[in-house]
Amino acid sequence: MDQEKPVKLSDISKALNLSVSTVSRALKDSHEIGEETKRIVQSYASKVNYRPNLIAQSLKQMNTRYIAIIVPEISNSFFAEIVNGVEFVANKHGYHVVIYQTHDSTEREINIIRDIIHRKADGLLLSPSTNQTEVNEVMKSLGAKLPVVYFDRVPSDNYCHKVVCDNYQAAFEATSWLIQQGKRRIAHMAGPSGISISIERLAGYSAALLHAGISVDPNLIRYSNFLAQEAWDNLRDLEEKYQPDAYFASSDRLSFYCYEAVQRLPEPRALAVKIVGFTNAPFAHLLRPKLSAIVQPAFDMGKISAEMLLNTITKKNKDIEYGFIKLPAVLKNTE
Amino acid sequence: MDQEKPVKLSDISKALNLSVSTVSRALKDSHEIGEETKRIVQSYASKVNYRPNLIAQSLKQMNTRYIAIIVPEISNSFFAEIVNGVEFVANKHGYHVVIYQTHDSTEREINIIRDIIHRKADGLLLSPSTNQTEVNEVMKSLGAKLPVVYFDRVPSDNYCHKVVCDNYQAAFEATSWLIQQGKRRIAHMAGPSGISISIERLAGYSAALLHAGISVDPNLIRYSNFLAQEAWDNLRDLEEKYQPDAYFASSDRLSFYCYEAVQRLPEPRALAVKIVGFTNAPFAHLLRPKLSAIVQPAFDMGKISAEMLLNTITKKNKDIEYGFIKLPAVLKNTE
DNA sequence: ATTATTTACGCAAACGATTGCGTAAAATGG
DNA sequence: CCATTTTACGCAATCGTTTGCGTAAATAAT
Repeated sequence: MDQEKPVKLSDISKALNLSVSTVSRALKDSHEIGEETKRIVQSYASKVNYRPNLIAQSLKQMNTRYIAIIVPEISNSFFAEIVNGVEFVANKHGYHVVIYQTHDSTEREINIIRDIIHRKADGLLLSPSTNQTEVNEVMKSLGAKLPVVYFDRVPSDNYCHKVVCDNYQAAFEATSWLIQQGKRRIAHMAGPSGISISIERLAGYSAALLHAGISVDPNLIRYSNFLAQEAWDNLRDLEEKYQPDAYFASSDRLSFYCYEAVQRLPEPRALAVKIVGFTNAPFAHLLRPKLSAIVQPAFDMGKISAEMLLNTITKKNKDIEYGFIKLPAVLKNTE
Repeated sequence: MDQEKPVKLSDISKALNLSVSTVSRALKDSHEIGEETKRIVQSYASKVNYRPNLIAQSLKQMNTRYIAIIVPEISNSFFAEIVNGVEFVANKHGYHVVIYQTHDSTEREINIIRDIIHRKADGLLLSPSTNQTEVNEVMKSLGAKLPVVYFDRVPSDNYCHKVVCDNYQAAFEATSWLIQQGKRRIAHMAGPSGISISIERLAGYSAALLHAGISVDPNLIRYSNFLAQEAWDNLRDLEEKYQPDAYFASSDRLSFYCYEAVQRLPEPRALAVKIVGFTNAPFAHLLRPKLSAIVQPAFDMGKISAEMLLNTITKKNKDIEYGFIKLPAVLKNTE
């Protein structure tokens, strides 16, 4: 019954005794088609529920009207919110968003990028999991001539589009707040040392300490990837040797690994230690003792990233003006 | 520099003085091409890094080699894990996964389905947000001849592929556990009354009560959608009128809304009331007081759903054998 | 040695749209 | 009333593959 193949231009052209080209132009309201004909074609097309074959369109026009976004993990609320922001503007412009996860694997990331180029996405939103020089090389070697906007983690050079939050400022405020709470030995659980967010957040942390007349103790700074075990090992070592009175965690996942590890400490310490960390998790405020949260404007970051990307996609020929947007984060759960 | 257009079949054919069709067949190792020619073509193709244009391939072959999955919200760990399972097997078979979010809007869902059909995905994984009869109608009216596998929330009829967890059993066990803990007035925070998961979980809850000789009090059963305010209103009403000694929450989000609302109650009650709920959130065990969790095998559900879908995609012509898989959930955080 | 078969390849028509160009008829100008 | 422009449409190539069919040469069968 509903075996009918989707109707195509040639079906309409036959039914109306017109050429395919006339039908095609009539449907896009071309000025070289008579008003009367247009009406007939358009009404017939909508009557038979005509939908252009997007594959054929893509082949002809050499674009796909979809953009890709690569994130480490969609279950991470920060990235999920970014994706939502991206979808919000992309859909408004008739673009699709295809989401990819790297699960923090550089190998996966490269395969995904290759695949995205292969499938001819119109643009790419990328928060590179690997260090930036590598990614740039990869992008080049893959012959990537597709527009890219970096977000969150971004390359250091200025010849690309970037959207970030003000990591320095956020880290400064968070650390200052801990100092105001009377903390002095503040440990910093940092992300991988090579990437932009780690560097900036570390800088903000250090500046806040210095600003308060506290010297920066390298022993209290621990880098780790986003693996639970690594974070736990770091924390145990800190606890054994230095007994910090507060922790500043540099990412969503580190915040939770850190929180979890602290909760496993003996009662008095577990309650005495204060933790502040970057996180967009919507349940963070349910935790007791509190996890103070630096919340990034993820949805807006997504919106802006998508807008930048769509801009460079549409005015592809014009000379490119690289953008660099920095948004403020806010500190919450400070009671 | 890297302005070179991607190489296509005709480039190879010219360079090698062969016809396009020979090149095409040589690359897919056709038996009607001489071994020598194949070697030449294949080595040349890999030398110039030839990649077939997937758009053109799709157009010709009438398939796209990607499948779509529609979920309410990717940040929900349950769905995120399912997506991961789906990706796991899809990628292994060379398929892409495109993720869509409905944000619980029926309108969005319908638009998305329409779009998926429009873009000619090879298959669809769907957990309908609306009640099943509606969705079936929509699928029909959209002329959907694409293979579909339902997961989590599934239609009641047997002429479709379904993957679920054993909701009845899980609800039975969870409720029984609360009873073992000495609870008698167990409220049930149920999802929307029309959908499969709500019905089955309610049934398991009721059966456990009856099995323990406790009568089912309709006043303790509250339906709500997945909105925080609705859940909170329900809980407040329950607290005012019936003061349950435990809550059984029927979904990830309801678990958290319920937990949050209980924590806002005056101290003694907040600590006395026990909560058990469906959730796959990885941080659930961090909460104090505890949130006991019914954890669904989401990753496996995703894997199995994708396998079923890919099966029906590849053996499209054969007579369809509808599958119905039911997996067990486990109860955690019961100390 | 003649016919039948296989092997190895090329031609051209698809897939479903878009678009430059050509051209009758109609409208306008002088 | 003839020349010119405009209007409104059709033809056919194109995007990059795939594939049915045709066919020359090579091989096998009789």
